[in-house]
Amino acid sequence: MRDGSKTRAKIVTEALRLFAEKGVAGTSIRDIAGAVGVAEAALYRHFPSKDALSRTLFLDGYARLAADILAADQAHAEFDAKIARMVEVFCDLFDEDRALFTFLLLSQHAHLAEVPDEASKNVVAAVYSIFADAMRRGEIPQRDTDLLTAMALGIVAQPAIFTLYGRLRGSLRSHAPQLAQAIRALIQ
Amino acid sequence: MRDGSKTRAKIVTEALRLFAEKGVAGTSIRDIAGAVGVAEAALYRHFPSKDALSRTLFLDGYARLAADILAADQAHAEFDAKIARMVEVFCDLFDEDRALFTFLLLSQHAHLAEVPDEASKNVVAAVYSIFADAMRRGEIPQRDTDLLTAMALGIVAQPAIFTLYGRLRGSLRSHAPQLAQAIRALIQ
DNA sequence: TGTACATCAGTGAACGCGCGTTCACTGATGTAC
DNA sequence: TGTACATCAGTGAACGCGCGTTCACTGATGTAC
Repeated sequence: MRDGSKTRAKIVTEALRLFAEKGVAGTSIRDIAGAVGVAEAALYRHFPSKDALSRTLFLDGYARLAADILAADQAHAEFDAKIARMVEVFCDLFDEDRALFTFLLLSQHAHLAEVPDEASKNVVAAVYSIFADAMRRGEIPQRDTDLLTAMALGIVAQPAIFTLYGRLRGSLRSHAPQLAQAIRALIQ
Repeated sequence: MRDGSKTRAKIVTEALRLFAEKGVAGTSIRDIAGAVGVAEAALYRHFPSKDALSRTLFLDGYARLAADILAADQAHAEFDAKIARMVEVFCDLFDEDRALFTFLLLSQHAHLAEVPDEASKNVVAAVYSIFADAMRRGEIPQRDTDLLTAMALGIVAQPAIFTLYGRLRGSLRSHAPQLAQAIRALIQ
């Protein structure tokens, strides 16, 4: 049998690029197959359907970001350092793979309901756990953790969106210190 | 001739509801016509195409929010009061018409490029102008206005998204004081 | 090492379905006289 | 007030197109002996 792992990897890359560029609905199986350089039917050797392809890409990408954020939580003892690292991790993933991020941002509403609750696979749960832990240890005052999570996520995600639309210049990473500071200011 | 304004209004209401619920691509002209109670062809007496319908709904809704935010800016002299009012206006529109907001949030990426630059029709430009004016008058310190705009918008928009997904309970308005405080903390 | 076989990634053509849109037509209602 | 006409919102059926998916088939490569 032939080794299909390179084709699969190329399907993932090209599908992410096209989904980010034209949306999932605006991208056809023919588009993806054409970009990969295979017949349309070849895609069905690697993914059972277009919907499964887009779901897999979303859940894998979302889980990767969640896992990185969780690792940032565990790599530092100080709350301030955790926040700084969490923001950096988000910014770096964004700067490294804008196609993935664009896709995650614009197709989140189609897939968010299918995301598992575990913090290692769910960005919201991962950020929540950082704040909840810090409160449990008395490092930060008691607050509505869900509201705090929402505002912190918004502080990072909205500048990411602005960067995608060219409204903010340069890498997202270059704004990381100000984003981290803004999140810290939420709990003053 | 018959008066079609009621039919047009019902098309707007039902299209917004369905677009919010199932996305634009997931909603067919047949779906909308069925919900309105007219033949599919009747929709083409009011909107030239499905794309024009969704674009009109988006640009009108987006302009309405922008105009409300601009009015909040002009209704108060104090910067703190402007921020409080801007947040309240956003929260109230959200609480009043969740279908409109869901639609704006999930289809923004399809239409943001077509939004005019004027602050009275563009939410981003409206928020930007509030910060830029306050800086010009020396009411707040000089900052990167685009970054500030992005973070402020994120602080309000992300809790709105959490509320839509049931992750935050109650009206968005009930969180308005904390959202306004978080935005003020950005410029400390 | 050579040979027979099983596996399965990839092919090329075709499928039926649902979509947005168009068409000639109807008939209710406002206007002119 | 009555009548002829113009307007146009709404109809019902049909259109062709592009879509996701399926099918029988090919042939390269790994494995067993």
